[in-house]
Amino acid sequence: MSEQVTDHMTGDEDGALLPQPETGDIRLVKILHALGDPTRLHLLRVYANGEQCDCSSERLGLDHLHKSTVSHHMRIMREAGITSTRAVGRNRYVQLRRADLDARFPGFLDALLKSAEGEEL
Amino acid sequence: MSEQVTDHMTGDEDGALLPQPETGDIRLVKILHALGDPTRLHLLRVYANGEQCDCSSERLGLDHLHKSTVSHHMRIMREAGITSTRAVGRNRYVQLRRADLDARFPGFLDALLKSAEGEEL
DNA sequence: ACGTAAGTTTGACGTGCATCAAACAATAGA
DNA sequence: TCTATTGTTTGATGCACGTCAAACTTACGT
Repeated sequence: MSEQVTDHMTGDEDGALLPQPETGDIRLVKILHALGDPTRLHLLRVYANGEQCDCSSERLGLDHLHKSTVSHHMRIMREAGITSTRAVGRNRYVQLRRADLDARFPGFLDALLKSAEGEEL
Repeated sequence: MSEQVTDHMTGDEDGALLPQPETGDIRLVKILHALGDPTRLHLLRVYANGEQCDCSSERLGLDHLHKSTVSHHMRIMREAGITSTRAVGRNRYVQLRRADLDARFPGFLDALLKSAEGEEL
């Protein structure tokens, strides 16, 4: 059988990968700088629970922020090497770069997430 | 024999402790913000190798910075809860708050220092 | 007591950042 | 094709930050 185009978005078909640093080019100080902001530390915890579509502010618990501001934070996290974003249609599928971060800084992400668990925004 | 006052500084007599947050009040986002700067991430590694007297720029590998700038970075790290500073005479004895940080965020400091090992400033 | 040395504090300056608003691009749906 | 939706980009604004310079504080040494 040949490939058949599906009607509905499954969320796992490939989409254009937005620009992000190579694993080897991820710099620790840039990660720390990116996460040294309450909003982005919050986003880290959101994406730690799995891939997320829907960048809308309400869904991310950021209803007090303008959508352009959210987009700005997304870009900083992506350019720091923390998240990876696939553009599929009008949606963005964002996920943590767990494997890459573990390869570059073993144990760091786990320790960080565990430390962030009990913290309020 | 009664106590005898020593002529030379031994480095371990008590001095006034500069203001710092309680262990329970240390906030992760503040730590990340403090270390999201090349100079302060460098200082973290310096103090990870043991207590340091002499805040002079040359001794800390910061000869390109003014002494007031170094003092500024010291204060930020101290107020973030990363370092502890005892004032003895004209000197400042700075050390990492290892025990406090481990108690507040178990495993975080170790993972961080290990990640910072291979990084150039 | 006087001068020197170590750090801190304050003020100033330029830059970067978080935020919003508006314009823009691209896609889905009718 | 037209319209609505999703997200990005650009411009503007106010604030925080890194840096230096100068003044100030405190303590050592003679």
